[in-house]
Amino acid sequence: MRGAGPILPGVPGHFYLTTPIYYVNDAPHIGHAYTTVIGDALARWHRLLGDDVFFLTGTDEHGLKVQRAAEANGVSPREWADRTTERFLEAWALLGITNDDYIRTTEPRHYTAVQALLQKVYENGYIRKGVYEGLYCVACEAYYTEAELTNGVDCPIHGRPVEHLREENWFFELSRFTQPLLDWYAANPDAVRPETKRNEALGFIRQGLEVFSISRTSISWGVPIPWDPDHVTYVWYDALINYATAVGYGSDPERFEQWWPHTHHLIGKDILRFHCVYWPAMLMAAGLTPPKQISVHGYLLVGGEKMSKTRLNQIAPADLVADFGVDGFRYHFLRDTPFGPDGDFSYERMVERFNGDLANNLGNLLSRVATVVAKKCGGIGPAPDPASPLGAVAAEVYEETARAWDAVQPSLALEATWRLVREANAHLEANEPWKADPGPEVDKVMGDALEVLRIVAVLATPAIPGTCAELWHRIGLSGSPTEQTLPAAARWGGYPGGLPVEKGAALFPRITT
RNA sequence: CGCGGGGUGGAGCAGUCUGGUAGCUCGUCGGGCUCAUAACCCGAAGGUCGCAGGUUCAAAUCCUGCCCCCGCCA
Repeated sequence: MRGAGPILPGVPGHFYLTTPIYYVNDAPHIGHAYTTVIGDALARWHRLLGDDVFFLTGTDEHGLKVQRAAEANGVSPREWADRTTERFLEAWALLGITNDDYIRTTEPRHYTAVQALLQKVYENGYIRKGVYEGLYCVACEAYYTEAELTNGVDCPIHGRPVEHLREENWFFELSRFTQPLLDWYAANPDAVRPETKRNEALGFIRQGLEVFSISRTSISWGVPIPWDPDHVTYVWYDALINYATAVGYGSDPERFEQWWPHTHHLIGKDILRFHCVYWPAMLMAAGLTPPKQISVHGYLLVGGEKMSKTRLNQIAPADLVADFGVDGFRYHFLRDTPFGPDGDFSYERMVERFNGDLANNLGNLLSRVATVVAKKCGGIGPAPDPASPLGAVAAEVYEETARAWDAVQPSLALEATWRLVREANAHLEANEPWKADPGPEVDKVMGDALEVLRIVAVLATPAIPGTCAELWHRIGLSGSPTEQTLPAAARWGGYPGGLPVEKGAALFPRITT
């Protein structure tokens, strides 16, 4: 991403964007969809800017929880992972996600990358053998802290006493990166955004960092440690490396060099520590540069509570798509949940947003414009007035929209874009073309409205791609808004006129409950 | 205890870093329009910006203390 400040339009560059890889322990819900839709919208925005975009998502398939979920369902870990991964793929297909690659941590290419990176860190002297000591539940095959235990002695799951265990493990010397990380944060003030999240990461680092165990002998579902194959890599250490795997780490150095300096991670605050502390340190230890930017959002709550299996408050994307359509779904999560703080999902608010912004403002604008063009312009859309007051508004709207996407603030970007829709409705009201006789004055006003629709179709494409393509055709344009390049496509006067305008069915039929 | 986040008209948010008419969407009330998906447009009411001090000509914004809510501590 480019930094804050004035937008330098059209500077082409590489943009490597990642979502977290989702843990296959869980089925996809709107929390996963929230992050992924933001990623998709960002990727689409950068494609409009003419950037070379590589957008990655995928699944995290190792670790104890997966192994256990598989056992509980009587299948192998791989089968379990295959099954859940399929559900993620279906969800992303449903939501129109345009990822360029999909990584699974169980793929051979990932094993190659993980082992290459581990070997490098090992050779650089940041991995040492040590002893892990703790309170261990044999049934769980997991360590607990005293605070987690029932009455301080029993496993919270099995209710049986835990035992004190020592095992030899490989440790990553995170402790040696306290200062390098602080230096990195100081040198890259925009690396972690928004600022509140950056503070959180910094606060954690300032407390001082400790070594942490990166290998396990108790389970087999993972990537073997290359120099000690009796151990498998701790799931988090393995998972983070996916970002490097996907652009060729350990297999295609040239490709890796091309993309790595432009890495942008999109994550939720639950994994802030791994991405903003451990991961940059791991990369430094391997002699690589930390990511260029990490954007951290809050939780998507339901009824003010975290989504969880036990609370049974998880919502599947497909349930909402059935009611609101793909674009209605995407728009709500992009527009109604500011990026950064926690957001609370509400069906009522989703209906309000859909009816207000999509049906009443944008959809209805096309509707009324199409009717007046049919009645007063013979159904042929006229060209806009080059001197229209809406031209200046469009320029401001583009600047604000671009700035907001650049700052990874989709809600602000859409708010800015919608200002143009509102102004177009007001402009019609001020000129009342439906009262006037056909002629140049009416043509100007209708051309202005069509030009607004054209520009909005481009600017809103990252959020609601399907509808924007449809809108594009309704006003007689050929091709697709996704083929446009910004900022040129947002410049006032692009609608050529002389094109047939089709009213068609409502773009967003109002939802009545 | 520690760390981090939050407390702004009825609802949801912005503004706080870079003090100086408190902004946006929704809702409410009044008016207009009747081209449009009972949609659209204009206007109005409604806030001592959690509390108490302090700095300042001036504080939602800076400083101090306190209260309440939430999250993290693999």
